[in-house]
Amino acid sequence: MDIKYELAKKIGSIIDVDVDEIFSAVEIPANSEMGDYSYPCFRLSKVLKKAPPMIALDIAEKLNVNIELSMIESVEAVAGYVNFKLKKEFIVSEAFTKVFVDKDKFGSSNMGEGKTVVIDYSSPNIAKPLHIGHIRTTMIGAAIYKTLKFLGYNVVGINYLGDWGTQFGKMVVAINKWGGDRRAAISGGIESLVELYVKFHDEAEKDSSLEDEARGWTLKMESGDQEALEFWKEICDVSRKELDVIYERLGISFDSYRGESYYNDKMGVVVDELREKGLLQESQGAQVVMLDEWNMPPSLILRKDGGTLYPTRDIAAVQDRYDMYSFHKALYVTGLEQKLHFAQWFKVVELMGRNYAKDLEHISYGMISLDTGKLSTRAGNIVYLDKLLDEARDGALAIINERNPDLADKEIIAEQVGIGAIIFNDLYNNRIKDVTFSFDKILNFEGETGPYVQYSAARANSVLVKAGYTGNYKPKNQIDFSLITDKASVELAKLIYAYPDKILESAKRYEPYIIARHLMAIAQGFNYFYHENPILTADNDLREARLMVVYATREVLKAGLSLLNISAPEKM
RNA sequence: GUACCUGUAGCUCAGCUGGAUAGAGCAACGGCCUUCUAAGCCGUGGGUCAGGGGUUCGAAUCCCUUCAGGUACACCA
Repeated sequence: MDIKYELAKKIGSIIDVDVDEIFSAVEIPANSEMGDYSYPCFRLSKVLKKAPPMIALDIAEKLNVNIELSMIESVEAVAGYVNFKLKKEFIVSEAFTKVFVDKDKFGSSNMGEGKTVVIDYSSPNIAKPLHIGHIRTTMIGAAIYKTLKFLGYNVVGINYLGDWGTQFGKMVVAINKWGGDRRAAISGGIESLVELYVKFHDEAEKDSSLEDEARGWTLKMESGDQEALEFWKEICDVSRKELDVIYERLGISFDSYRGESYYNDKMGVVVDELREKGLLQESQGAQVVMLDEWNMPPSLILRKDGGTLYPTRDIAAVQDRYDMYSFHKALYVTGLEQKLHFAQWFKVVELMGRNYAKDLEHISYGMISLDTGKLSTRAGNIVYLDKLLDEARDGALAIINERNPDLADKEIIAEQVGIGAIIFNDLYNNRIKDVTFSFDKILNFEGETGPYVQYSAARANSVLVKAGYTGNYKPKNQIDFSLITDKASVELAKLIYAYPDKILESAKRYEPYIIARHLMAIAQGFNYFYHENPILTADNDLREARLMVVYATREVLKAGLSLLNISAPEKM
């Protein structure tokens, strides 16, 4: 059914070139006036010793004599290109019928069947609040998660919590000293814990014995002391609850919360194996794996004092994940600044002889900063996630009160729109781009924004409701697609037709923006269509046909937004 | 110092493995609500694709180089 491939075969029957090669050359012209597909003949010119326009003309003539492909409207040679125009009716009926049949599964596939992908994303430190710096890993990871699932992969979302380390010892000291009742201090939540943590640092500058005390607690924790572990567990539980509140607002969840603490007793075997295999060597007192041969600094496995390090834990964790899931791919969604770290321990895993080493991938993204400068908790230059979500919700609510004050469930819709704006903004560009966050930008809901797409879907929905299609959409009679011939509708049909390919591309490149941008294009196409064509007042058959266009658009927008973890309110 | 990332319109960014006059949005200006949601639609202006070489029939796209901004490089995670 793949049109492009059919075309390539056709062309291949005329000229003596490999079909796959033709296939890769066939393109979609930037200017749709030129046609729907186009085959440039420049490369052939050397082999055939003919000028490209002549070759194109020749191919076009032969195809015109004997064109059996029913969907082709015309074949034309223009300046060295062979341009194909598809029949409008073909595209229109093909696109909309497919959506009608597949509904919210349109664009899905079973290509991932039997393959497990584990994605490590979000992974914040316990006992610290989520802030704007966490949004990228969280939303990019969640979008990739959904997209791969949509393509039939078995996906495991892992929140590799930072739930172990020296900060706990400090926290315990602070709670004991200034927190009053321990239970109360801890159940005060992350905010009060952070306050205590900050106080610890202030006080420790004056009194260094506090540091020693904290180290003592950390040591106790590591050696399995009951009281210390109880403290730790309570802090973790409280933090987890608070994290889950935000994750719920963002509409995401994880399959595993196995954090750093889980691997405490699983690093010994890693170190032993590295030593046995002769990979480990001493350097400046530490135990390292040398990577000069690959032009990288050494990977540090053990500290001078014998303590483990980040790579040690990562290596233990990936082995655990492989043992559990036999993954096809293991993805790590973290900032680009960690690139070297991942390259190093991926290499160590490879040197250990793990054949899954080739299946590890670092999905990196650019750095986020504020328009007021770099992120810094200490300098107070930070935006906490819950505050940000509140702010966006309030911004949306203000607009609703202004434009649509009688809307029911305003608060709920404001939450959906505000958060939709934040998520969409984060997923709209190439991952690698650095982003400068500004409230002005995020609170503007016009143009290329999440609310624009949501608005388009809500508009479409509203038309369907007015037409009487409140529940399941079912056209009154057979749709006559030949009635849909106007430019706006046909362009929209083409965009919808292209949607499944965009999902594949997005998954292949781990780039959610491919989907986000295409949804934008569909929304823009829909608004143009909506403006050009009366729907409810059109005559019977035409009305039904246009309602099908509206239905298909709403369905794709809604399902597409859901892949990005953005909700599509029915009204707004 | 070494390595990596980025550099396209005033701003934020698309531009797929090189292909037909470089596209959006924001901002600016001018239109469009007696008709299905104006969070919308239409129009105008705005580009030495950082600079310089090279490869090619053809380069924003590939290679080299310079410049600018960012990041990472041993016992933190």
